[in-house]
Amino acid sequence: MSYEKEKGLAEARALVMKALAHPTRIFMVDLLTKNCLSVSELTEAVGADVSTVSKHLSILKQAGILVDRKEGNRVLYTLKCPCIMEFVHCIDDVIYQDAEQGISCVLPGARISVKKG
Amino acid sequence: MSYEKEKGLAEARALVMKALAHPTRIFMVDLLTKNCLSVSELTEAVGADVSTVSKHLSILKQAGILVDRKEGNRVLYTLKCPCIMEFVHCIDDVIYQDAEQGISCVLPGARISVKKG
DNA sequence: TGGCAATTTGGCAAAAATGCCAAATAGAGT
DNA sequence: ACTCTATTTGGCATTTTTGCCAAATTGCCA
Repeated sequence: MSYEKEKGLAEARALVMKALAHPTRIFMVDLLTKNCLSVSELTEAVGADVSTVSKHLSILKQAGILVDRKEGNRVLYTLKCPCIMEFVHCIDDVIYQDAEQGISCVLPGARISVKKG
Repeated sequence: MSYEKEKGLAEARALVMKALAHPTRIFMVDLLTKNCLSVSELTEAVGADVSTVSKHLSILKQAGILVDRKEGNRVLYTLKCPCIMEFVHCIDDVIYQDAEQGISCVLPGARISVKKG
């Protein structure tokens, strides 16, 4: 399997990863798992400039992670694929396995399993 | 839930995401799902400078995604948590849902399910 | 010890990401 | 039309990332 052949897929994956590879953006995605929020609500939660938050949201939207809809004056953002946080939790495994060795792919709240076929 | 309080977790998550947020690094992680490979084998597969590949590997190792062991002259890299690719496949959902609407969290080869408790 | 292959590290220039301010745009209500 | 609020966009300085070369390191084997 050559990199040339798989480069397109790798780049597409990296685009989504990059979108999540920022503390503020991860945090916002986490918030949006529970609620549908407007730009100003997210801005207040994050504590950065509105324009900064808006640009973060635009990155997440372009990566296909979020969708937005207008509601009067405001723009509400939602997760496009709610499963995104389950996959963030899989990242948590990587974090926790450093703290406690021997544990892999298991979290207190949720157990991830994969069925083939 | 304030950002101040959750910032640490968000940063830890972003660190792991960042490590995966590069086409070459994602590709190498993918390769390492199937085989345990040395730096030169990975270098040949990727087609970049050895020093570049070595630095990529070091980033993945520091993020807790890979582990390395010496075997004679060479250094072999392995996935620390094999489940990492399942999580990459969840990323694929985000990619594919753009192409074909309505499909979420399901891939041809593997279905991700989450059990609470 | 010397030579050779594999890997890592230092350094640096080019490219990309970040975050603020200021300005532009969009919508609701007067 | 005017104002006010919400959001996005342009611009720009600062920081981070990237990837190559050259040099240092490590381990094998003669």
